[in-house]
Order: sequence, then structure tokens, then C-alpha cells
Amino acid sequence: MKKPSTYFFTEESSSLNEFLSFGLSLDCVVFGYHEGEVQVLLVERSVEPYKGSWALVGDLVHPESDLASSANRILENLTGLSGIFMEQFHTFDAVDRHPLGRVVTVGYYSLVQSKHYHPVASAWAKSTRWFSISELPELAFDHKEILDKGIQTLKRRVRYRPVGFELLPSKFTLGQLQSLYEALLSEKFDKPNFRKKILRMDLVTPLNEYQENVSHRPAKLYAFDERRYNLLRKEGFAFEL
Amino acid sequence: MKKPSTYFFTEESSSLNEFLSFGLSLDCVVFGYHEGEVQVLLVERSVEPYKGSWALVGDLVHPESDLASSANRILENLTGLSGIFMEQFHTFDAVDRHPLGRVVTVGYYSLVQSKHYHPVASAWAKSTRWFSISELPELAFDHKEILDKGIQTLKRRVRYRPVGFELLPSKFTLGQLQSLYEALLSEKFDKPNFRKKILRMDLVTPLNEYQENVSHRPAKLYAFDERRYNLLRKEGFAFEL
DNA sequence: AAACTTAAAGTACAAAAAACTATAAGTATA
DNA sequence: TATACTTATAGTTTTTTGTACTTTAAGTTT
Repeated sequence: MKKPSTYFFTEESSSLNEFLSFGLSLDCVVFGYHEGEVQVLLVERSVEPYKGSWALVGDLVHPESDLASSANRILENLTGLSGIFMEQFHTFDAVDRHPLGRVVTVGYYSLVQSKHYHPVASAWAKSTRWFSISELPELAFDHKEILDKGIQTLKRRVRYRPVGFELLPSKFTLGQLQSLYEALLSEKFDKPNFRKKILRMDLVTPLNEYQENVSHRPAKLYAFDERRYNLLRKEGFAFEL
Repeated sequence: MKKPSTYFFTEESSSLNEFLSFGLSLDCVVFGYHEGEVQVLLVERSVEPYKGSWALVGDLVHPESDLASSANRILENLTGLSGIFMEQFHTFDAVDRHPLGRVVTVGYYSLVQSKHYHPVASAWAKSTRWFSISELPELAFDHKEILDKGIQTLKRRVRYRPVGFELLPSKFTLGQLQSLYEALLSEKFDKPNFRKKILRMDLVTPLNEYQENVSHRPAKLYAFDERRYNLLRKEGFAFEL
């Protein structure tokens, strides 16, 4: 990259170079869902600082790459999966948040089906583990703050994004969908009304398939209609439950 | 600030210094409201790059300060007002977004009453002006993208923040409040129901004062109850209109 | 000064939606 | 064949929304 030669910042006469001294990192709250419980993937750091502590999945961003591609690289390295759903939620910039320098971090969250995730060996992670969001360990850096903000954001965005579908298999029952939303929002819904509302939105299409090997009436399976969602999203619809 | 000496990033063996080469800036979408219209404050740049173009209010962040204090400094310089409501909404990081180097910018929005705003001479602004959000000029950098995302975010946050009150005088009528929300959301509300909902929330307290010099029945004046709002916010309430 | 205009504030009621209750249906297991 | 469990839906009650209309309080016009 060409180094700048002109002044940009005019409040005091100092060159732009002086201001190009920030580090940029990305920390991702990887949400999973398993048997009615919302989980978060954490890694045990194998390097200083905070060696041995649990931390969010994250890394520094290379000066030549952007956040979205860094995020994909980081998650693909860790999970072996590419094209995972991921969204930015907040930037954390406390001056002393990183012990080794001025590093600003951008918080992302991502949604994966726990069962699709398989741990991959990594240079910076001694181990990785799913934690229930109700039983979290102490975290490195300001990762507790980032995680809390991530959970808070997810709970809101769930209301106007089809976030839930990322956490379910491609064929699911309305009961599973309801349990997921109840776990995400820590709130119970009325079954008949939940069904009515979901079906009215036309976001899911019924399949001619049913659950198998269950010791009760088998539920009909549904699939998420992505085309229909993209249509609705343009009009700015709300996911009212 | 102490320069780091240890390795942090282990994917390749390079020192942290190599990664401390980002610039950090802040761009603020200053929203105003005047006679039923939502406006944005733009500045005409008097310095390169994009000299002469309209741009959002923004500046580089000093390595020793954080975003919140930079934001306050920038807005106080420009408007002469301090303690203005301001909130982060998204970080923009395209590699080529700034012609002079790798500068990542954090988008904020702020809400001010246009009539309280008085332009202040500034080193980097030839002039400043309010624009209606329906008649915007071409903007410098990626400011169009930032502005669009800011408007989109405001429209959503209006639903669970008392954002509206920042844009009204301390004593206002319910009619004014309703017009403001209609302008912000480009949506009409039913008057009796709007009143019921607002009053039910207990966020506004009626005063024993009335409009004056209007050629019709004068409306009762109300004030926003900040204490009550802080109570409700902890429970995570929604502003359902 | 009486009649008119304008908008606030509130009332009444029908229509729609949501919340709640109850019950029938389908499958596996005891 | 009974029972345990869960899906699926019908129906009833309660709450919310939308519409129309009434009353009140000013200023404006004739």
C-alpha cells in the first residue's frame, strides 16, 4: 500500500502516519444450539497474553484484508466450514483493552449447528469447547463484555432476521422451531399462535415428510424458504412472535 | 504508550508492530428534525481529500483517546453543545475506502434539535448545512453507504429506545411526538391509539401547561420522564407503536 | 358578536388479532 | 388394549386496533 504523504488531519499539524498506529482485530461469538440450549464456542488460549484463559474466537486483521474475509478465514480454520452466517454487532475500543498495544476489536456473532461443528487443530487454541450461555467461565481481555453485548444483540435481531433457521437442520418441525425461539429469547410461546404466525409469514414450506422413530404422533417437516425471505427483507418486515 | 515486544499473532511469525498500522476514524450521522422533516447535518470539506465535497461530520481518532470522547470532542467543536446523545451503529472497513491509507471508520449517529444547533467555525469545514434525508447531495468517501446504514439503524432503534425525545423540546405535545415518529418511520399512526400506548408506558408526564397562540384548542404539554425510562430499559422493554 | 375554522381530546363500537382452553389424532411402548 | 406422549386444530375469551363521531377551546372571518 502506498504510504500517504499529505496532511489529512488539520486540527494540529501532524502527518497521517502518526495516526496509522492502531491494531484491528475481530472477535466472534459463535453461537450454537443443542437440545434446547443456546451455547457459545470458546477457545483455550495457547499463547500469551492470557495464555490458558478461555476466550472468544478471534484474531488480528491483516492490513491488506477486510473484516468479512478475516472472519471467514478464522471460522473456516476453526470449524472446517465455509460460508457460515456471520454478522457484525459492535466495535470495542477501550484504550487499555489489549495489554500489548492499541488494538480495536470488532465484535461479530455467528450461528452454527453444534452437530455440524468438528474441532480443528489450531496454532493458537489448546482446546475448544461449547459452553452453555448460562455457565460461562472467566474470559480473557474484555471478552466478557463482548459476549454479553453479542447475546443482547442476538436477542434483538432474532426479531427481524431469520436467524433461527441457521441453527436448525434444513428439515425441521414447527415444535423444534418454537423450542429454539424459546431458548433464544428465554420466553415461552403459545403453541397454536406460534404456528399461526409462522405459517402466515410464508417463510417456511411444508414438506410431504414426517418425523420417524418417535414414540408419539410424528410431526410434519418444514423447510425455510430463502427466496421468500429475501423478498420480505427488502420491505423491512418484522418477525413478530 | 509502551510498544509491544512479544509476538501475539502466531499464524505467521511476524511481530505485532506490523499489525499496528491501521488508522481509526469516526463518522457521525447528525440527525435533526424540523417541521415534520428528518434532516442530516453535512459539512463541506475544506481540505483534501475530497476538498469541496459534502461529507459526514467526522475525524481521525487520536491513538490515546477512545471513540466516545472523540465523538464528544468532534460534536462539541462543531455545534458548541456538549453531552449530545450519540450511539455507535456500524464499522466500515473496506480496504480502499480511504485514498490515503488503511483507515477504518466507526459510524455513529446523533440526534439534535435543529434549532439548538448553531454553526461554529471550524478548520476542516468550509460550511455546514442541514439536508432533508430525501434530498441528499453526493458524498465524499463511502459516506453515502454510512449514511444509509445510519438511517436504517435509526428506524429500527426508534422501536426500543426513546430516541424521539432527543429531537423534541423539553415540553412537547402528543401531536408533536406523533408527527415525529411518523416522520422517522414514514408511517402513519392512529391518533387515539398512539395516545393510549404512549401514556400507558408512563414515559411522559403531563404538565399543567398548554400551547399558546394557536388558532385551535391548545394541546396539553408533556415532559419525558427520564427516571422511568432508565427503569424500563433495564427490563428490556419495547416501544411498541 | 355571532358564525366559522381548526385541531385537541375523548367516547363508542365493530372488527381483528392474540391468548387461552379443550380435544381429537397418530405412534410407540407396557 | 390401555397409556404415555406429542402433534394439530377447533373454539372461546380477552385484548387490541381501526373508524366514526362528539365535545372542547382557541383564533379568524364576516
